[in-house]
Amino acid sequence: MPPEDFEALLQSFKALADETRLKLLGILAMREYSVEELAALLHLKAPTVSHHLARLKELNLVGMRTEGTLHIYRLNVEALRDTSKGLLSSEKMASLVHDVEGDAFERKVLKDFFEGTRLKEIPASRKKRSVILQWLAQQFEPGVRYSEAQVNEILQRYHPDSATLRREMIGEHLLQREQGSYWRP
Amino acid sequence: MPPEDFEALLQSFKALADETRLKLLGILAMREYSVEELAALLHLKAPTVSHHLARLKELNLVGMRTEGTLHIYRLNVEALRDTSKGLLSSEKMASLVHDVEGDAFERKVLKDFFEGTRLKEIPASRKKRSVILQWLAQQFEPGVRYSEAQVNEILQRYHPDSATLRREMIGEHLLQREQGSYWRP
DNA sequence: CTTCTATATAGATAGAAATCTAATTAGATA
DNA sequence: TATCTAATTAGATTTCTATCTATATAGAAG
Repeated sequence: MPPEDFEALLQSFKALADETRLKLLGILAMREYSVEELAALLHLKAPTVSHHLARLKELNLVGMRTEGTLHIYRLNVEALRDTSKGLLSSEKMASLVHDVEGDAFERKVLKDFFEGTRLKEIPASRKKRSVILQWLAQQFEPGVRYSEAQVNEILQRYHPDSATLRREMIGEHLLQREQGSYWRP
Repeated sequence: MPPEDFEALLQSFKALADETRLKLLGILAMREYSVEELAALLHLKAPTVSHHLARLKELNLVGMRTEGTLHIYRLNVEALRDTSKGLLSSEKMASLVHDVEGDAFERKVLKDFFEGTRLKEIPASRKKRSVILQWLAQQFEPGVRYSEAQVNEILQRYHPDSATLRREMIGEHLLQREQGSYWRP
């Protein structure tokens, strides 16, 4: 759930989203190799391979042992299995929504009362209703003046009872009214 | 196994290896949204969001319906689940080794005797068996000491007859034993 | 100690990809 | 029909990253 998770997930995908690194994993699935051997197999220079191996090692997807001056890399099978399992579990999915604005309560209310783009109902609780009204307020451009008909039309995209919604929004000063025209302050 | 698979796998990872696209999936996990709404939530311009949605749609990770001129996107939960399951299955791993040169005999033996991650059988020919045993040896971290139970557990991931495999590995000095604990030299 | 070899690190470059603005398409409205 | 809005497409810009060359480190060999 925490933002670290999001970052870790993103880094995992980035590590795997590269042709060379995927090939490295495939090659190392056969057996262990030194950096030079890998470079030869991939037709790349040693520093390039070294760089990729370092990235895979950060995530613990490969391990390394030294033999004299040789650095011999191998696949870390368990880590790879764990990674692949955990990549897109549904718990992770929930965690993806983190630094999108809004707090947890707000998100929950929106989730509960919206069915697609339509409001299932207007919440009875003042606190929840307030969340919905604030969300609706965002559908109006600040500074623009709307006729009552326009306000109704916008609100009706979300719920048939635009009159109630409009009245409540005025009550919470989310919309203001003067001479029959409305605007968002 | 074919190269198309490799390419598809790479494309899947690339699609998911982007902060904005991951956030989109997270947001859409809550409920469906129009392009404009998503752009507002992410503080991005509509064309940018449109571009990312198109990429996710290519992989069928999101779906879209139109409502007037609005294009309303939603998460394709099943596709996401399938994708996450299939991303790093061991059958895929085996397929990663495709256009890499290297010891042809060794590759052929591994290809012939592995079915996904499981050994179809233990080769009768000494030479082929040796290739398999060496591959299995790579599954052990050098220097780490394993109990017999741990050794069996690891070997049984690949073949039920862990006892034979363990004995043969000792015989080829791929594993060593002392006082009931095993290690890879 | 010097030299050679295998890796790693630093810095430069080039190619890919994300984002933006501007122009285009398609549906809704007057 | 003309106009407005939402979305996409095209093209330009900028940011990131894979790769290279050159340099530094660390162990092996003379």
